[in-house]
Amino acid sequence: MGASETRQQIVDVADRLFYEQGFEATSFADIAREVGLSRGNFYYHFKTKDQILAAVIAQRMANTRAMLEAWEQGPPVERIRSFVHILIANRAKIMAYGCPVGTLCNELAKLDHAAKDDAVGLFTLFRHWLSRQFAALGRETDADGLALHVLMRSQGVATLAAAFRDEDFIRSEVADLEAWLHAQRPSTSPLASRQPA
Amino acid sequence: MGASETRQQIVDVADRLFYEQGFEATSFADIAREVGLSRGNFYYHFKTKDQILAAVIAQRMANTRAMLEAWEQGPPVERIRSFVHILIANRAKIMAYGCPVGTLCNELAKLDHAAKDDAVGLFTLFRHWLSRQFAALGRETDADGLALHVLMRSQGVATLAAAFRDEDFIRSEVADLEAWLHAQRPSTSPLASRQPA
DNA sequence: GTCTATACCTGGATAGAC
DNA sequence: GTCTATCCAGGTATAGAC
Repeated sequence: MGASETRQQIVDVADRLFYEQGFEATSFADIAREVGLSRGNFYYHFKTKDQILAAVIAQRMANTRAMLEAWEQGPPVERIRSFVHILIANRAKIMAYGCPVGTLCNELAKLDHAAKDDAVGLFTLFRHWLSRQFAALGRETDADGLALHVLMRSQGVATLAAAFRDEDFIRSEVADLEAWLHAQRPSTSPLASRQPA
Repeated sequence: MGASETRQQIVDVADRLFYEQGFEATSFADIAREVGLSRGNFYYHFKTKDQILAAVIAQRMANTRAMLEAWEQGPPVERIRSFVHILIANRAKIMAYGCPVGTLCNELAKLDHAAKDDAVGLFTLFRHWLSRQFAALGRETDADGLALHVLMRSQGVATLAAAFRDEDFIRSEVADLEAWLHAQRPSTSPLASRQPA
């Protein structure tokens, strides 16, 4: 197998294990075992664990960008609905491990890890994309606040869904968020207008 | 110094460090250093790290119960407002380390730790308390769903506030949540009715 | 590019002197 | 109740043979 394929396999396995077990709790041995590599060979591809983390975050950024781009069709409300429905599409993993972005940011913040701001970049990607959709909806003045509001709710749902392992709760809150979304129209502003970050 | 005082000191320091650094990232040496104990002596008080975690969770449960009890005055809306305002009162720590309950549950879930359900018990405490307040408000039929909704929002706000280190965001969302709260009156039900856990 | 072997460190946990 | 000394497992990282 070529080096680039092995590297890709390492990143894919690390991505999954960092999500399921956390970054710190995942050892080189864990990743090497699942990829089928010796621990020694591992270092041919990545010199440090932080390099793997950087590669994982970069891959998530690229995948997220591609996903958001693929949603760029239909009316803005439908695009935002696509985002909200991640909660239902990924409910099994969310109930087991929470949100991949939120939990990673939490962990890296506590570790005071150098890459913590890079992880927040994943949130920023969603934030700006949602903001653009709300602007397209005619809510230019408070688009960023509305974007943060949707992001906030998705984070809260993911955290509680994981704690209580409650699928009905996810569906109930997604329905409530959709109702809120459809009530959003230009000229009514439930949130104070905010500047984008 | 007596053994019980030393033990109490250990639990207090562990409580703080588990919050600030995470459970796994906090070592015996970290706790011992801050308390001013040798590592060996440490084991006189706690045999395993899991015992310390259990003591920390038990203390948080007791403190939370006491706090919720102290709020049992004034009209129900004011009681719920007390809960929401934790976000503002603790904003500095929340922006640095997130919510103590949510981040602990996240970490223990990923570690598949034996105490993960005990940590969720902290959420359950808030959930039932909030549920009782909504019932007192006259919303018996959907009290639990409303309680989860408030809990969900507080979690989402804590996660995003930590990621973006944004105090204005906290204030904005707290104001929005208060507006939502004051709009809650019997006989209008924005969320489907749910059974308590 | 892949392997084995190994150095080095940290962290959890124990034994036993004082 | 407190200490020092120590053990052991596991994790990161390196060297070097193939």
